[in-house]
Amino acid sequence: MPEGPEVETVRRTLEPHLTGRGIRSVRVLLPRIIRRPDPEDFRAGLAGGRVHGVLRRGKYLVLDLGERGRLVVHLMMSGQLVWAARPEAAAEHTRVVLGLDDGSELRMVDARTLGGLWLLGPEEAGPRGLERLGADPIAEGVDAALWRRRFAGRRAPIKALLLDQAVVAGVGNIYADEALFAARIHPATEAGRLGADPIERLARAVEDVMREAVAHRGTTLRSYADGEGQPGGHGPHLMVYGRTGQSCRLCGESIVKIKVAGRGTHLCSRCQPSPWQELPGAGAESRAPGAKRP
DNA sequence: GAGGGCCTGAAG
DNA sequence: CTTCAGGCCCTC
Repeated sequence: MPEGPEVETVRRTLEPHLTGRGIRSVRVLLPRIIRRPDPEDFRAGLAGGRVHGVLRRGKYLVLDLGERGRLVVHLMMSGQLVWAARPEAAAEHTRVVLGLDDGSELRMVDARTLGGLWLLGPEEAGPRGLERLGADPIAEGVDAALWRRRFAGRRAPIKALLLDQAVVAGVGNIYADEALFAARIHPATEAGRLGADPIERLARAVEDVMREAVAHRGTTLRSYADGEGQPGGHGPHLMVYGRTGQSCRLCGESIVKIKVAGRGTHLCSRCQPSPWQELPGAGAESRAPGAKRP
């Protein structure tokens, strides 16, 4: 579910409630969602700790526990982290509950159970994905010159690279499609064939799309809610994602959905023409992706 | 680089 | 019933 803008919204809504709070109790209702250490050590190591700050790295949330280390949470497709002033009747799909020293509680809720939690010591490395994150467009922006060097020679579709968290941190399926639309680039374009100009447009588009989504507190399609249980307001601003069959807001063409890099992919075929169809003197057949070079 | 697996729920 | 879903990881 949540991409960078949604996780950032969760971070912002949790920060005032959690900062400075002591963790009084830890209940683990689904042990296999605890990735490290084993659930009993997790519980014992977390209880009695204190939250010094709430950080985000890409799509990971990080509770800084001071000398006790940090609690890392990944929400994956369907996870939520929700704070409540008073313990509430166990919401469905609640997996972990932290009781805080002001009587409030923090619940990790996850219908599909794909999410994960790691309790790390102060010097302990986190999961691989966390240690290999690329630049964060929300926090730092994107370096187009770096992208140009990284994309050179790559035959992967540009969308696959946008979804690679080691290339850009926090971009997911929604904002990859939205950024490619804003940059007028077909998602299946081989990354190595993009010129300096389109790459610059794409870098700016990723920053703009992600920051605008944060300003609207994220996109709620199904289950996403922020740290106070509120849905995001960016949905009505989406240009292509989830708009299959509707007309392009810029040119009126019907939005189509295809599969790229194994993911459902939305685009406007007029605003984002296929690069191989535009090649002069080459039929679409002979230059289609996967076709052998003449 | 593509494809499948992980899980569950919702939609077609 | 089948297919699909805001993600990531592992295998061919």
